[in-house]
Amino acid sequence: MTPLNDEQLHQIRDERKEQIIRAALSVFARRGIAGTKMSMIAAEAGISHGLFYHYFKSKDELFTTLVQQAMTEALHELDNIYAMPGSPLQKIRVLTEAILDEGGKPYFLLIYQARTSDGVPEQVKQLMEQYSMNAFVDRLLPLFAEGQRAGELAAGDPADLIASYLSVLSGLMVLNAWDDANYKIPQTDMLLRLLTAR
Amino acid sequence: MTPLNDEQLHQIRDERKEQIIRAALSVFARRGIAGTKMSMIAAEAGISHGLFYHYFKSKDELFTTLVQQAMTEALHELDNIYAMPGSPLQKIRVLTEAILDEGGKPYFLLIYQARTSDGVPEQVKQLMEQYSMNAFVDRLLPLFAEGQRAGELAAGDPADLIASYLSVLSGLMVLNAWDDANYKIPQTDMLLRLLTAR
Amino acid sequence: MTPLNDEQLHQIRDERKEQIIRAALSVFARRGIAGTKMSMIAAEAGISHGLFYHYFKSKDELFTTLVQQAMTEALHELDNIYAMPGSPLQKIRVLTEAILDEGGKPYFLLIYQARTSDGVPEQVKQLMEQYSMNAFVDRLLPLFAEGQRAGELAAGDPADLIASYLSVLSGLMVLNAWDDANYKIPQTDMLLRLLTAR
Amino acid sequence: MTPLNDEQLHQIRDERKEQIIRAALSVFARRGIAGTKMSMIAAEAGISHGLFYHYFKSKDELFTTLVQQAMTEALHELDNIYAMPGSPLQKIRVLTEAILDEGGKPYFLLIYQARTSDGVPEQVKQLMEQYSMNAFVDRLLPLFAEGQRAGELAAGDPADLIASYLSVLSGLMVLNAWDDANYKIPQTDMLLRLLTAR
DNA sequence: AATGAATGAGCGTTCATTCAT
DNA sequence: AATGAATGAACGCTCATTCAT
Repeated sequence: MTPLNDEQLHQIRDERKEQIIRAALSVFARRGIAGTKMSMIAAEAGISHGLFYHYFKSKDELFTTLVQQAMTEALHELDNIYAMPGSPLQKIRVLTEAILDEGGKPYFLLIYQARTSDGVPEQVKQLMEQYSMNAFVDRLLPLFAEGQRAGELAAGDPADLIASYLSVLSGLMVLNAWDDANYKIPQTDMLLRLLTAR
Repeated sequence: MTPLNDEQLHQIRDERKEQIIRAALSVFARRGIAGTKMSMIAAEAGISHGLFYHYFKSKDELFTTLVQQAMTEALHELDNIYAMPGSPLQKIRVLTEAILDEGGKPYFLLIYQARTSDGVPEQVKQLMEQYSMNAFVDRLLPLFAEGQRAGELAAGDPADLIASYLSVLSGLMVLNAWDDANYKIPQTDMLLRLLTAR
Repeated sequence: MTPLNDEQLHQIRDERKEQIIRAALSVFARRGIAGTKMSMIAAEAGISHGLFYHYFKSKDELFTTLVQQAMTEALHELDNIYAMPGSPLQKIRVLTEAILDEGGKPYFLLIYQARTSDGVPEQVKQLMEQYSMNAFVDRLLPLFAEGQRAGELAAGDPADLIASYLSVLSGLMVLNAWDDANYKIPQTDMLLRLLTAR
Repeated sequence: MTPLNDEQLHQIRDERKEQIIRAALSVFARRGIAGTKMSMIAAEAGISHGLFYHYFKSKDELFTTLVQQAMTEALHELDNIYAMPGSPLQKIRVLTEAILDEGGKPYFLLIYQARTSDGVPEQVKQLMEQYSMNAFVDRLLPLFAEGQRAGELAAGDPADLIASYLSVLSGLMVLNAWDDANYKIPQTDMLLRLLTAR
């Protein structure tokens, strides 16, 4: 009866969905929700705009879903840092590179968009209030505290140190999103100087 | 019913124009050209949206004008730094604070918007190609070179150092535009560590 | 894997067609052509929306076909009344009940939709001009005239009487289509009072 | 300062609003909310579709507003009947004519649309549950009871009598909305026979 | 025959811009 | 100069229809 069997259909659906998600993520991350037109997502995914709506209910719904995913992913990313080998400073180096890595993770960018864009869905606003930057800072507190005890990191309130560092990385990430030759992402060594005392 | 004389009329025109420019600058800087609605500019300037068109041909034209002004202003700002008293590092500190200063200078922000926003007028695109970041770097080269000679700044290609530093500042500026409690602008002392050798 | 012979195939086709027609008729009758989505017909018929187009060229074409059928059926229905036993009034009672009977004949409803809906195909519009209400009135003229002669029906122009009565029935049918508790279909006895003189 | 004074502006606004309301009412009443396209309202009101949104927030909002008004108006209309001179039957005659009167009151029609259309806003659905047909029946109960006592009206449950009569009128009204020559609204005398005993 | 993925015309709504006053 | 009424291009989304399998 069924001309394409269930498995094939499922596969097509999953691929398309993944394809659209990738496209949307990359566009949303760079341009925010208001700056992203459905035609951009459709073009990036190589589909007609109509097809989008076979897979997702609306632009807002997809954006919300992606932000939720991004939140989880980003926090996981932070947690994972503890499993890495090396000293606290070495771990921070890895984290730094992960965040700034070109194609790396648009998740952090999407979170920036969710925090600052106009016209974000109500649900996203709530999510952003729920998961303030503190959630991120808290995850890194043990690592930075350890680094301070080891004398690898500058002294002072570790929460401030983390928040400042993450802000610098976020800012660079935002610029980096446009891979505009006008902006130069500093070398990791240079960035780590922000954290290390004289 | 004394009609206003030409001079008075001129003055009114100029004041209104200035008023609109200030309003538009502050909105454009934060939201980019696509994210800015004419109603926002009108509201911020305290005029009707219709009146806007007595003073400017279009949103695009005003944006273009503002970007041109911003380019000039920003470059002047850099030049002015040389007139300040103090060591190179002290001058850089002043510059840093000027750029990050809250209400300070939306010019730098506007340039960021001009570089990255959607829907920027063609003329602005050309302007951005013409005045690449190099224009900024070049202005600061003597200052940084002097700082390096004085041993105040880290060694290495000064152009890279400048570009990296400006990028960090730009990134922070962008975050700062939203005065979101989630982002913390680092203390100037901390930022200067980026530039100073161990 | 015995292939089905031609006759079996034909039978399947005919059954499917009938199934779709029944589904479409019930939905079109209630919602009109514009208010009916292809997905409704497909769901009601228990088929995929794609299959519909193996049997009919378009929604418009099916609607047109159905209206044509409905015209014929409805007129036959009126003719059949003559074969019923009983006095003219008794025959009219039967007709009344047939028209208002819940699941009874959506044909009359479909004709209402064809007369009043938006977006009816051109061909249907022509059909409606061709078969005006007069066609219906004419069929009933002998019956009503007989009823008047028998003193069962009120005096006056029988054509007017018929047109009025059919209009009342049509109106009730339209309300009835929504089986909304808010509307109450009068008892047949009550309706017949419309036709009987004091 | 103001080129058109407040009064003039107010007048223009009020006229336009009234003009749009009239247009929308007439279209909504005939075609329901889903069958009404914004272009129809705009065309009927003789304005551009864009202008509509200077006066009303959305199609749904206007529909809802109109239904609310219609509810109030319709119930008032029923109440007013008591102030009329004459016997109960004479009052019912007036009411009948008011409801069926051609350009008369599209309010009753709009209520029909609100009850039966697809895609009515949630608020309207609630309104319709709140004000069931009973609200209408209740208003007429004293009148009909009096008519029965006076022997002018047929015996039986007066609530049923009213509901049936209103349903007949509603049905006719719906047909009448299309002023299609195919449907003939019966004379009031004829309709009143529904209510009068032999 | 049958499915559902895919397309694109069209609708509701927003917003930059024009124009009568 | 100043206002806000008015217009229409463009966007998000729905749905009839087509097509690969």
